[in-house]
Amino acid sequence: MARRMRPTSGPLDPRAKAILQAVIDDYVTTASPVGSQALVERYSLGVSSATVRAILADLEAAGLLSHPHTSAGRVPTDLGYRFFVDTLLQLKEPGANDKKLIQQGLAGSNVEERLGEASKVLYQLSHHAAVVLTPRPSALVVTKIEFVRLRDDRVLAILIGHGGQVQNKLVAVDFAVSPEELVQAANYLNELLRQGVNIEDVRGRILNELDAERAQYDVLTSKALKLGAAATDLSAPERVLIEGAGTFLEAPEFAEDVKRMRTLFKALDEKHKLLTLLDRVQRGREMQIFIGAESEFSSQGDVSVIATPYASGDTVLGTVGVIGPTRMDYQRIIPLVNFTAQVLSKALGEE
Amino acid sequence: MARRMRPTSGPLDPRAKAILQAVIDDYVTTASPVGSQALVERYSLGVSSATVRAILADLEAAGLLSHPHTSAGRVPTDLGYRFFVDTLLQLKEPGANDKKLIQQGLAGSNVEERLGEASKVLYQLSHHAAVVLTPRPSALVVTKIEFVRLRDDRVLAILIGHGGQVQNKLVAVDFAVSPEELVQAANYLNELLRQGVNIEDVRGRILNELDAERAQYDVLTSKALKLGAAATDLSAPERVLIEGAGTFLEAPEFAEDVKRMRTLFKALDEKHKLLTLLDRVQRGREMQIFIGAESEFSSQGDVSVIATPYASGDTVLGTVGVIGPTRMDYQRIIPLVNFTAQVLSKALGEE
DNA sequence: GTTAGCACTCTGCCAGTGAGAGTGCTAACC
DNA sequence: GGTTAGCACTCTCACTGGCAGAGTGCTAAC
Repeated sequence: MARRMRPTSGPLDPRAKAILQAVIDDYVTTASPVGSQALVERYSLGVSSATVRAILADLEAAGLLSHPHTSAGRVPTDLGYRFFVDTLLQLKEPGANDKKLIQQGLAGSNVEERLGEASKVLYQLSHHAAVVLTPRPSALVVTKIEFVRLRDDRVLAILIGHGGQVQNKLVAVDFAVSPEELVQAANYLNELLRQGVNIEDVRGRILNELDAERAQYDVLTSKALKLGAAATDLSAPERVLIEGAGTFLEAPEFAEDVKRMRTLFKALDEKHKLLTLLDRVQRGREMQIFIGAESEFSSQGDVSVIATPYASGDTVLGTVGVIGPTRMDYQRIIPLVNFTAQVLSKALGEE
Repeated sequence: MARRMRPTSGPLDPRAKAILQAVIDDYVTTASPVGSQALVERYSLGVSSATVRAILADLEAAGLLSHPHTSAGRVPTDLGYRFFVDTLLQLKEPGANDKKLIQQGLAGSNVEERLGEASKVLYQLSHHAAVVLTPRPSALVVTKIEFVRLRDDRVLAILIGHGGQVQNKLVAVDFAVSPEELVQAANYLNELLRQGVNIEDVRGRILNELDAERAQYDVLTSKALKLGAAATDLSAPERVLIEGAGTFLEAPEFAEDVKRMRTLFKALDEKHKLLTLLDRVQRGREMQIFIGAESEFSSQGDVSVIATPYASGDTVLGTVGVIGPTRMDYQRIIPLVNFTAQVLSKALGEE
């Protein structure tokens, strides 16, 4: 019997939008439910609290706000944030200082370092936990293979790829290799991957060659191929770096609820949920924002993830992002993540 | 006027020791102060609670136990744990299953991976946070240098060391290098570090040569030395890997005290305190146990750190350990850390 | 459509209370 | 002389009822 009930998906009039925005603004900073009174006091809305109350009731009916209990103020729902992010968001470009810090922060001298630095700087600037999905080793586009002999039957394989990426692997072989054979094996394999393909494909080719009869007769070729097969057998998965998980303790809604905190940290420690989520972003090839229960990451639906891929040239390597309470300053964090990914991509792409 | 007051440092009679051990055992499992009644019930001490009370009072006078408040049971002090660890400890060897898990867990195919796995397996078996101090890049004992040309003025330097350790660095040079020059430069530099010295020393030699007049006249030598100088200019510091920090939330003494939790996580996120602590262990070249306030890590003195160095052959590379609440099962964790370090060292040393 | 007014509800906080746990002391016991 | 039972004492913790405050939703007037 609501006077002005509107369809859930219907458009919102500008005043309702303004009030939704105000509720979110207020809740993001104060972390406590916001009432009609507080809204008219803090924001010059030009109407009385009773009117605001009516609109709040509408917004609640539309599923954008909710009520912890009868006599509490309103809190945005996941849907409310979603609507906000999709239609009301006014991005705040990172300040010149933040930009400088990001650029300086990513000055590391190799890929691994830079990824670590990206997570660190993102954590420090966002004041939320930062996450980085590292490149999948087996997706490396190999441009060169090197072998270093450690012992008669023990060889260190070094795979070099685009953007200064390097993978190394200890290979135990069941035959003796001389230094000269190693050099020739490397030459032979490098010939095989002239135009640069990823490790998995290289491996495919090598295994093919190995099957071909030719290899049966030529000991040297056989050794080279066996070495190549072992070197490209990278089972190591991509990893997730997490920096600054402790920031969740600064958010009262977590700090006050031990149980919630515990399940969150368990999820962070186990990482695989986060990994599949970030992997999805990587495949999607563009920024994605998961609000609350939208990601299956948190069953409680109280954390949001903002993540975007980074690349070297045209190849997407991984994902960088921020994970924090649903109550998060999206307007500030989104551009921050974006800019970090850009700088990171540039740093990785220019070599 | 205590009947049987003893000097703080004096020896404890066997019964007092047994009771101290019982208090610690009980407190470690229950996390709540333990009273005289509970002791006689749970441990067959053969005396009444009144006698136990008298002994508890003695132990408290000696500084080994303390009293949260008048009507609470006893809790071990840092000194109490210390005494326990130093004189009462009966190490419990890891079970066959745990040993197997550690050995299987460290099967990674390069150094980085193995360190990550070491922290993971230690976290999973100890149910506390695991820490690993990675090798300091600049301490790497280089056995070989390789260069890969990425662009005219951009070179990827790869430094290979003992135990399959690899460092790579992107080098921007202010002169053009041809592929042939790169090969020659690598040969020249590899000649320079024949018998294997660490990066810092290599760098010293290179800079020396660069000063010598010879380099002034020979362009090739000069380029090689400049490349070498740039490649060995590793400013990257050792890092600390932390796995399973969320386990602190399982300990009631932390979960119930948000403030304590917060300062702990802040310290873990910042890492440098932990880094200096672990570095100290590395220099000490043997296992060290820091109980509560003994480490400057936690100002509250509520966490303990058990850490031990790992090595490749004779060279200590870093540290591996566990960090958890002071109330920790030392008898089980100490051998676990030890065994992990042993397996890790073996894995890193055998190549 | 907007607003003032009002009854209603729910939380958070406070003080008070009683049960329970554990101590330390004393006096009796072996 | 060490050991023990008994007891008074202290402190915490959980529970209670009451009260102030915040915020809502409804209604009637503007």
